[in-house]
Amino acid sequence: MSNVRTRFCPSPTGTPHVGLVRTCLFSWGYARAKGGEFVFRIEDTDAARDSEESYDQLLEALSWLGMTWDEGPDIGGPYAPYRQSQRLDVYADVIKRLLDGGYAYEAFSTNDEVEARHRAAGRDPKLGYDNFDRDLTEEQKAAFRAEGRNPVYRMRMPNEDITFRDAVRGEVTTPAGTVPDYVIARGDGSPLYTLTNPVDDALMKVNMVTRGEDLMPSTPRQIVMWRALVELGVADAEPEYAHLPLIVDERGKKMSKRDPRSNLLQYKEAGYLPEGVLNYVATLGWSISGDRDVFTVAEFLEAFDLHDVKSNPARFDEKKFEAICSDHFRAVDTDELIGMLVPRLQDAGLLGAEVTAAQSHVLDVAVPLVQERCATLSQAVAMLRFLFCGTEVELDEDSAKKTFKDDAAQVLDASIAALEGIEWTTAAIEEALKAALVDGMGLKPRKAFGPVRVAISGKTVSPPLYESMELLGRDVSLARLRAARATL
RNA sequence: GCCCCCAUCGUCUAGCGGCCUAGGACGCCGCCCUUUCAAGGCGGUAGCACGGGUUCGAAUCCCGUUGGGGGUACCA
Repeated sequence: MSNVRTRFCPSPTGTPHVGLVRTCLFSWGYARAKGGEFVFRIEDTDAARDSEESYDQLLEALSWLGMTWDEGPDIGGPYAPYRQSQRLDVYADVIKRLLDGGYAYEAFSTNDEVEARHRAAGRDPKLGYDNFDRDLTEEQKAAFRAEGRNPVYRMRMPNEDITFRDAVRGEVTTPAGTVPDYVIARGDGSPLYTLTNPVDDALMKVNMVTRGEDLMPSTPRQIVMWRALVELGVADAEPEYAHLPLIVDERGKKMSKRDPRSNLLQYKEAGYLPEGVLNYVATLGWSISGDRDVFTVAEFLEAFDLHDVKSNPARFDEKKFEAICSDHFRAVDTDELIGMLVPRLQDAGLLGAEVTAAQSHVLDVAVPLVQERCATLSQAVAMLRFLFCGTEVELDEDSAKKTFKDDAAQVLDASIAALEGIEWTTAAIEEALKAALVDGMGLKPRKAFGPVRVAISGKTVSPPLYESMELLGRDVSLARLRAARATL
């Protein structure tokens, strides 16, 4: 078997979305798992929709996720350039050869004319192109040109069933006559995806074509193009295909690029870890084994095979996504996590440019505590906030309302009194508070520590209370308790 | 309309003719642990769309039905 070559070839339109990323992941993963090569190519043949901003976002997303390519627009390679807008001469040459070889022809019909002909013949007007211009004489063509018409170029579809092999679906056959002759270049001569995609795959020696299931109906066209390219000596051999199942929403429809959940960069901003995102996305259509669905990128790269991908659509499930990301979040080395957290704490104004030894100590103690309580960096920042904001902590309104009632005032008074003289360690704080509130006031722990927790952390949900108080120190802790008491 | 694809718990999946009384995970519901929230432990809930074949034997193979999805551009 020859060396595997896969590619990822997005059009730079809009923001990178999960479907795109999954396609890239499977392409990349297959190349890496098989020891092959992975090509990154930009398909910017639609000037009206393509943008440089979108290209930058693509690069940002892929580099965040850690997917690397062996050849691409940024690093070049043996088949450069890797941007289709820079390969126009290549396509012009191929078009000429397709025309000369009789594989393609000039077509002058407008859509209205095609429809009118269908109607006149009693056929469904929406049938599509009717192959009318296939055998125009030179005189007819000249007449159209005299009218000022520019022809499009169409590929001649053979009158036979077309079958291709698909890594995820097996053999797929399209009956003869169901795919009309299709356009490969516009009236102004500019090439379309139908031409550029297979041509570049052929030229770049891609032998495994991964793409979304939504592109499957157009595969017979690609096959016909490939066969022509092989005959013309442009391509070596038809590639294998892998049509990946769609990622759908809760309604079962293809997840829209406009669906807020599909925008990948939002996960980067929210501080999800790339390893978790890749893990979850990989479970959409593939599984590493029957009894496990959390794995590292290295494990994925070890085990992945396109031939094991399932053929049915997968729903994007936020709960499961969150759960898998949490697992990865907890699995990160704590020091590494601190390294990722510091810039975010600085951005939030909670840490200065220089992290002091005291702050560093707080991080060392507190990060392991919050690590198992959240799934993202921004959640962790929110949970660490109260440790870095001095005496003044912002009291969450709902939390205060829920806990600052009944005998909350007495609880806080008793806490302040109990804490004043003691040694300031987690154990001593626990002992003092339990003695004062649980034993002294006869309160249930839940009732007893609620007001204290909110006074200290600002919220009902926080890292463990005594540990937090030790970290904050006696002065800050007591100041917060007094401040909360004063609001009652 | 026509063409293509798909069909296992609510969701993601394991299963590739007998290891299936269908396994795991998420979710959900209990219980335990417990200073909140998590995490962890234990238990529970719930599925092979339907109908025909083939076979000694079918979730697994074939056909049909139904249901869902995708495509039908001088977008990709």
